[in-house]
Amino acid sequence: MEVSEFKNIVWDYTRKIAESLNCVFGPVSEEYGLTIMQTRILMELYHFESHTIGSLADRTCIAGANISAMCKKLQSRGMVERIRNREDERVVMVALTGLGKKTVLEIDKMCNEKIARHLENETDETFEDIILGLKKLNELLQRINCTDSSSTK
Amino acid sequence: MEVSEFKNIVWDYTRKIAESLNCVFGPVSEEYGLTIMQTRILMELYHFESHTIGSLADRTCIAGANISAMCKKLQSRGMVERIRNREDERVVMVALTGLGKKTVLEIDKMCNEKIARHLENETDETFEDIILGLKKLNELLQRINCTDSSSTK
DNA sequence: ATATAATATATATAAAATATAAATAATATA
DNA sequence: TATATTATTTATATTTTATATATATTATAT
Repeated sequence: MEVSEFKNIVWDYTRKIAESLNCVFGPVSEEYGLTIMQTRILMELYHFESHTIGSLADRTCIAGANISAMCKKLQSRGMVERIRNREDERVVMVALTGLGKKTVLEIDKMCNEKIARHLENETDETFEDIILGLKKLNELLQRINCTDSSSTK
Repeated sequence: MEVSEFKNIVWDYTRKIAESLNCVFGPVSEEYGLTIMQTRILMELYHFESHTIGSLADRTCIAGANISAMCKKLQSRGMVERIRNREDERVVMVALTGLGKKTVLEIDKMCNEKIARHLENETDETFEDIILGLKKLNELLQRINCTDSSSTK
């Protein structure tokens, strides 16, 4: 297969998939007055329990400056707590509040329900194929981007 | 496999992949003073020869209002022509200029070169697995989002 | 111990992307 | 003709993203 063709197919599918996922998560987030990015941060916090501004930035591939601003906004809405680490006071720990956790769970539940009925008739093979493809593509791209020097982080 | 787990894996991989692709296309676009979105529109125009504002909006999943503004900007940079259709004067046709076409080809070439060396050692099986996975995921998500308005477009 | 460097976050600003409402003009339909 | 629909444009607001700079803290070197 030719490089150009492969690249274009991958780019095209990835855009469509990302767009579709936004169509799943977007409306649900909106019901709780959250943007997709805000929901993404909340979900990240839910999965990994504790995060710093820096580790959130790494995980989400968003600049720390922007994570900082988003977390302040989420704090003002009572979704997260920001606690400065006592051992290293440069570090700010971010964690979900009760409201934040409740909200994440509700959003997650709604999204799952939205998806679930469409997955009922799918075989395990489909899921495996999808995840294998994504995994391989991700590995490939990591290799492409990591090898040519660390540019942005 | 559980719905929630599948959803989270897919969302996570898709974000990483989209981010990686931006790291491939972004810097190259930047060298030509273009944003990723602008490059995306130019590439779309290259592949499909002729487009209207509306058809570009459909293809790229960007609101027509925004496509309109982006095309005006691309026009001001001499990358595209905007020609109002004589048969239906509500419609604006958008097409690449010579400069636009030249730019697309150069960007595409640079991206291919950037990628090519990393694909040399990959087997055809890898490409097939990746494309199959993306294809299946896209079909799944289309079904979820298009809901039951299969009769309408 | 003091100066310097590195780290983590915060603040401010600007550009780009995105969403939406309303306006305009052309066309289609009743 | 009157009305509705369609395609685009304009205007506006918000969010995301990328900067550059500032500040405080910690680590390192002399």
